[in-house]
Amino acid sequence: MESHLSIDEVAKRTGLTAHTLRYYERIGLIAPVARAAGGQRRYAASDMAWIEFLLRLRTTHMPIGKMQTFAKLRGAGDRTVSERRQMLEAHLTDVLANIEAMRQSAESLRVKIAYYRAFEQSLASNSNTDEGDVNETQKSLRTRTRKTARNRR
Amino acid sequence: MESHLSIDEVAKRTGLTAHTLRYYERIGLIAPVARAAGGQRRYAASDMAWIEFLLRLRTTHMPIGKMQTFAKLRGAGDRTVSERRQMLEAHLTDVLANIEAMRQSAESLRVKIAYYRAFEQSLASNSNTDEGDVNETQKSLRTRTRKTARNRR
DNA sequence: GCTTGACTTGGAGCGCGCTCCAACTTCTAG
DNA sequence: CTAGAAGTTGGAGCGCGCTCCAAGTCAAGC
Repeated sequence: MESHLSIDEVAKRTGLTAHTLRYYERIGLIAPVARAAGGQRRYAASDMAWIEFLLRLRTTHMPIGKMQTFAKLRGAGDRTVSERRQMLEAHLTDVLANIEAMRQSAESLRVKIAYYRAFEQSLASNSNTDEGDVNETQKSLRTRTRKTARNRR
Repeated sequence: MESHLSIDEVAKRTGLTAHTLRYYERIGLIAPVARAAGGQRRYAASDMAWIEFLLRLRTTHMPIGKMQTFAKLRGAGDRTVSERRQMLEAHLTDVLANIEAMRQSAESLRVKIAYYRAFEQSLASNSNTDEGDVNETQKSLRTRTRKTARNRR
């Protein structure tokens, strides 16, 4: 484990800011990084691998709270492997549902774009200069993914 | 256009809360809704269609600010159709990239889960009761999608 | 008429995920 | 040795997207 990368180097490579890297360490997402003589952080290859993993969790919208839970389990050693696997499996299920919801919505957007394009064509041919708006009347999808489908009161 | 649905009905149907529906109207995402005698909102079918469209934008992570811009354009009538189409096209491009990034990260998670599972197997066969952690050493992906890849200073 | 409950408004508050500031120390180049 | 860049910490601040509170109005059933 060669500890060599400065925080700015890591920032450059990961796309995170140095601020965010320190923040992640502060809140326990990243375990305390090795320090050079003067107290400056030196990131090892294993740190980089872990950060990249965190970024994959982030890309898939895992909230920081869950990442913290996961990081804590990891810090507790091998006996938490099964629990970690279960967390990832649950997360993966969410992610796949999410991807599917986005895919469907993207398809709707594509349809709407096509509709707009057709409308622009018809505007171009007969110069229909007065009112009468393009209405958002497409078939009612029921696409919910964010946590908003809660039971209030 | 039959104006009949109460705010709670719409909440139930869309998965939004009544709070959020009023909020969206306040900030101009939804145009002022028709009112019954006592000032209570009565949502028309066209309102529902628009809300469902907004939900698709939300599902695909369009920020509220952009939705506001879009809603404003829509309110300005047919002459903004082309601009709206361009907005949607740009958004769709982002969405597709996003989906792809999530898909890739999901795949990485799948691999990691398999790795954990294998590890659990090996733990089960030879009772390896001491330390030595599973390290997050998988190939370095460069998966960035959120806006974090900025140029600081 | 009275109660219950759903609705109204304006504005305050909140959780998340950073983002930055102040004040200071350390490293590097010339 | 010195200047300037880059690093450090604790803590404050911020933008987003809601979420809720207070205080009041309105509608329907008994």
